[in-house]
Amino acid sequence: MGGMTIGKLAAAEGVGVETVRFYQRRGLLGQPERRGSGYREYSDADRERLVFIRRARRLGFTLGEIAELLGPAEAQSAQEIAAAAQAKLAAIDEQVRELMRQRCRLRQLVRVCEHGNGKECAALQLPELAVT
Amino acid sequence: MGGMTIGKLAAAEGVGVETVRFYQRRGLLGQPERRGSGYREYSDADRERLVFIRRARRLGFTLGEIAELLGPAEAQSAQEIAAAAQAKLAAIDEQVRELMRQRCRLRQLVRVCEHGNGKECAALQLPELAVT
DNA sequence: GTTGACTCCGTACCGGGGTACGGCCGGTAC
DNA sequence: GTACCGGCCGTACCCCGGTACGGAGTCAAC
Repeated sequence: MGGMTIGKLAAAEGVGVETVRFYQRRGLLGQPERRGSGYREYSDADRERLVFIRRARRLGFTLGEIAELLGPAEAQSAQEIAAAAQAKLAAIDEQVRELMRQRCRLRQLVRVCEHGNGKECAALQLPELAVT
Repeated sequence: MGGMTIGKLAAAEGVGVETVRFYQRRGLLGQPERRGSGYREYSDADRERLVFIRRARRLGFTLGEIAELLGPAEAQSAQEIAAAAQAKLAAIDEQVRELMRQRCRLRQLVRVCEHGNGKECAALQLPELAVT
């Protein structure tokens, strides 16, 4: 249990060594213990923290948001995490709405291009497509 | 009809002067005429091209894709534009699916955090949430 | 003719999330 | 003892779509 080197930690969580160093620079992972040689030595607590970061990333949180969730006084309460998740949920919904608007305009564009006379499209008119 | 300066063109389409220069560097807008003083002089055709670029951007195309749509031999046919739009549509659908997966996991997280005992969340467990 | 807005150019910077490089040293297996 | 992998460090680079800066020249109004 002397702890693992950066390479073991990175491999264990499926990220690159450089990524771990990067998270450390960003303050997401704290300064680890060091062996006499200067090698980083990671504990299981460090590994848990990395697991949290990766899961939060998959949930769509940015590194900045994750830093807030993690600090300063170690992990926030469940209520705070729930609130952050709610906020993220709202952001995702807005993103989806925007994508649906794009989708709608694209479908119109396809229709115009495919069975129009060809001019509107080729002439770069791309008529100001409404979202319906 | 001598053409407009970069500032007029940019203002007419609601973008910044720097953005027009940037598009030119990227090859999206060709080299414009120049006055004796070196000032760029834009024609209506140039303006149309800028309009196309901005509309395509709003539809979600990247600058690289727009460059392909525009060149090399001026605008592509309506069929080619329709095909590009179809491809973009598919990409958007995939993006939406990914966002819905995130959304689903986030909703689970909120549920766990709000009426769990608080431990799972605060202890950074963020259990491997399934997409349902 | 002077002021103030506009334009020229190259280059650097922003955020987001890493990835890569290069030179040097540590650890280990044979 | 000697390969060779792994780790150390700082720094630079990637994509994307711009945005900003600074010093100089130009244009139009008054």
